Amino acid sequence: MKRYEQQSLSIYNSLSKSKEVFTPIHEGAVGMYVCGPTVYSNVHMGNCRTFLSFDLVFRYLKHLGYKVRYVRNITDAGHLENDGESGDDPILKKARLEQIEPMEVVQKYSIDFHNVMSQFNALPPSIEPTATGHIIEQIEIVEKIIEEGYAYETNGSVYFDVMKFNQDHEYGKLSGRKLEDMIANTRELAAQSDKKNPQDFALWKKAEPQHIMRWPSPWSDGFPGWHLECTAMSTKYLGHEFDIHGGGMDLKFPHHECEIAQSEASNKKSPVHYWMHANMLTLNGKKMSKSTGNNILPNELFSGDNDLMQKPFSPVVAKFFMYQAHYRSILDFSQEALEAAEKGFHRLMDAYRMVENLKASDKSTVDIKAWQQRCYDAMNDDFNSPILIAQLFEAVKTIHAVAEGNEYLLPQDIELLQQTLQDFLFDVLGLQDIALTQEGDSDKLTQAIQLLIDLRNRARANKDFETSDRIRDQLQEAGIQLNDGKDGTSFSLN
RNA sequence: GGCAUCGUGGCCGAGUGGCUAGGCAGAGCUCUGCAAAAGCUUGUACAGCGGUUCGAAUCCGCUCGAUGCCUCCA
Repeated sequence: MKRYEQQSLSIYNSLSKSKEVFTPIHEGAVGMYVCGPTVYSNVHMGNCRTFLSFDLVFRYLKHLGYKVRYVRNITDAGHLENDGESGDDPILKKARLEQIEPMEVVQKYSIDFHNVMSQFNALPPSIEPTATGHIIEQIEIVEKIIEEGYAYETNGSVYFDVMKFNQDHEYGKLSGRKLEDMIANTRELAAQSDKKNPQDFALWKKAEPQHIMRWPSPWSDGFPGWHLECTAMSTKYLGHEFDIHGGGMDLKFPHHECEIAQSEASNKKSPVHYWMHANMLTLNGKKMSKSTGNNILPNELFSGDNDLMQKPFSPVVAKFFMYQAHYRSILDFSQEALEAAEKGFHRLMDAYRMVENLKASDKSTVDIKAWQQRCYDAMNDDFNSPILIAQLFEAVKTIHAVAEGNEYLLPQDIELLQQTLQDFLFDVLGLQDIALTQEGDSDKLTQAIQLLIDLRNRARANKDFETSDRIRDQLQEAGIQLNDGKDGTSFSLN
């Protein structure tokens, strides 16, 4: 029996603005598409939050036993600034700036992106298609939309006819906008070119002579519009209708709105059953952004080499910090909040490590099964990771209480406790135990410290506190914390 | 200007018509040769003003404030 048959998952659907019970189109299988990065610069922490939010979704769906096909694209062409009117492709711009080929830009930042994701212990998607690899598919969709009468060609470029589409469909239903309002609020720009209406968006753009990234098409040598790639790649790998489409909140309009319009125009179907939007990570109360420079890069955070934090934070701590907030809430990034998360994370991991040494009893005074279900309930409620983490801290209390002899657990309950912690900490949240990963070749160090601990305890027994305190304080200075407990002395690395 | 979202204790953050998460910090205690570390205990907060209700932080209205989108951004 699969776990999903025992659990009832609800997902907040941005389209209906409400939580809905999750029922996949095909039983036991889930198709999920997430808008990936445009690879013209290093991903910042804000970008990472979105991808980590959907890593959690991916991991939980898998944990529930679903067969998940997770598609996350790489935008390596077609993403235009200023709606393509006078704007540049940011990749091209960067290539000119760095005096390298556009594809070198793409390669460089794709590698960076993958490195960062793997440092965060995020699972790779099932398929990671690129826009440039799907030009033919995109051209086919443009042709279909033209056939259906929802697009027109001007001077080698093709635009989506939003007005026409809105007569038969509803443009703006995802973002809650009405076309009339949009038109009323349009500030007329001078020389508004080839479009019939400012609301129309490009499906295909004719390339200017200096534009290197270009492909042949029935209309011109050019390149596809940004919104088109996601329609092409999602429907190619997941079908005309699929379960989940995710992305950052800032993509709701126009990007996702346009995706819906393109799909409905070409396939006559609303493509997505559950639209999910992850909220922004802010810095100093403002959205992190590539263009404004209000951001912090993962490597700057991990190394401590930045002006914002006084110390480095590991990827796992940053991730834990982000999961302490719900993915649909705005979260502000600050030194203080990260430090709090770091301490809490260590406490959680310390308790987890204690479980295997717990002594079993012939009775249980804590209902572990009920606690386990509370963990599932948290995740079932629209992936509520903060509640899940709160539940994990409840387990920390239980573990201490059992260790102290104030509560008791049967052997099978200890096993269930350990298994559940393992499931949620590592499989679902995708956290890693820093202490364990740090060990590696530190056996020699461990033995050396153990020797010092022995010497110190001998000195203490002889009431030679000068020696014992010297050992303790020197180790402390070296970043090695001695912990005097009931059952002797242990140490931890700071 | 339009469309949204949000405003929770010292800080970060869940929740949401009555049972009032969790983390961090603070305070007290335990342990300890003294410490540190750790553990335990402890906090009735929900922007303001009205309204609905037996009862609202939670629903409705208004005011104030913040943010996002409307132009590239996860």
